[in-house]
Amino acid sequence: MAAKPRGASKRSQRTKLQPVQEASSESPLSRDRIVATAVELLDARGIDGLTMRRLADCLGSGVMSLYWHVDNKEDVFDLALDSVLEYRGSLDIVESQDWRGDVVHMLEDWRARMLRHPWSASLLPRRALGPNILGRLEMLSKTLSRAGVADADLNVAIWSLWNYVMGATLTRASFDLSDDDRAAGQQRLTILSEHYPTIERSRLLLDNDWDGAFRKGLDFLLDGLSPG
Amino acid sequence: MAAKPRGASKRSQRTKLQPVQEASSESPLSRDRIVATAVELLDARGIDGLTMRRLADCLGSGVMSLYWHVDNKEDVFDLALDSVLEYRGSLDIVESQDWRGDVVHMLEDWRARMLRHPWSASLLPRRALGPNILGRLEMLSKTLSRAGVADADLNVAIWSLWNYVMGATLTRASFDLSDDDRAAGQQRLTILSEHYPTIERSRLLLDNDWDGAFRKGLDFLLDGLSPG
DNA sequence: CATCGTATGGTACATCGTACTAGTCAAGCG
DNA sequence: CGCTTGACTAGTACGATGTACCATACGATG
Repeated sequence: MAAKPRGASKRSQRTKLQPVQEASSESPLSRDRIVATAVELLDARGIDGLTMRRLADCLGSGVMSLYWHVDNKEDVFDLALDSVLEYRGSLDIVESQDWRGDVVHMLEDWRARMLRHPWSASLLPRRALGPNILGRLEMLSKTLSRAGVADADLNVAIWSLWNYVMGATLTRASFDLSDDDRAAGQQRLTILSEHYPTIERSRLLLDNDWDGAFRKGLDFLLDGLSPG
Repeated sequence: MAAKPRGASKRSQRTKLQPVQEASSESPLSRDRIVATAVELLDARGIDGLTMRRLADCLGSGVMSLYWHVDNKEDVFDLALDSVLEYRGSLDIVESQDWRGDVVHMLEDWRARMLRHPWSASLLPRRALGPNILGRLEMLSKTLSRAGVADADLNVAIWSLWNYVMGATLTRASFDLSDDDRAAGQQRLTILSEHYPTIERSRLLLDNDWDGAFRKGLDFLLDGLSPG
């Protein structure tokens, strides 16, 4: 795993120019810096815009240098996703009276964070559960339990909320991404409107109040989950 | 768009051997056949296992021949996804008394179809709405409307159910895919169990009754959505 | 000075999607 | 019949990608 100690017969003739501050304030290339830059790149150029070469360019380093800090590209995705889902404050609300408000707040924050980085939604399905996600699940579990949800229903309740948030975020993000296809989609819908009269009448696909719909649907779900 | 009419100076010396039934019963390579084979390949080798070269091999054709019937690889994904979500019978239940049962049945069928082809779940986020999906939404809309859901709540109800199904399917599929990482995941959870006492105690991540949980959560959601 | 762990990067390769080009074959037409 | 055309099938080649392999360079330690 270490470098070959093969003695170099050639003397290095480097003159130690520019000891620090090479060209563009290059920090020594750390795992965190890689992840941060990867997130920037993903934000700017989308999920296909992240290549190892580009990432190295943005960092001002060689491509293969990344592989010292990171296993492979999958690893970069995993780390980028988890870094975006950071969550604090699960322990702050020790004795809140408003469990419902707490749950809604956490889930809305979750959704907001993912929508701020639309690539994260389409990345989620294939990834494992990072610590930040587990932290959120833990907070959910604790809050619901304290709210009186029966132990037998607890896991179902958690997964239901998780499912709802994931689905809502994913849907919203994918509809956002297709801003280019918006015209085509609308056109196709109008063409086919005769086949789908009900959803055409209710303007299901044209309703843009995503935030409101998310909140209202979440309320419905919590109504169903509420004990008693 | 047509072939060059450049006159061939060389005469073809083909002797018309094997007029039909070339080597392995090769049908003339149609769009449908391409999509069907793509689904087979996706089922067998996963989302990264589908390459145009492999697809052509399985079809016994040249790679570039595919591009006559299909725009590009994205197109193959779109078609494969939609072909998996086929849905019939939306019009059959004209006057069912059990609207709730109808909804549950359609959604469970939806989920089951996607789980039968796990790649479809992780493919959904980036795709547009195909006709089969629209058909299902139409059925949902009609049924809920007839069940007495207020017009103002209709879209929210539909999206809530959609979100729930998408999230549940996606989650289930991703947990299934990580069968290899199951050991690592469980180990990591046990290691970190001190940080997540509540979800560890309720064995959230070890609960394997996905079908039951889906059904129960759906019931909760429908409870919340039920008019009155 | 020799050795080694940490860290960096250039080169090279297999594989991918697909543009370009050249074909084959059947039908239509003079 | 020969010639044209258009539907369809392929081979070749190109640029891009992830990353294995190898060669360094440098500070710390012997």
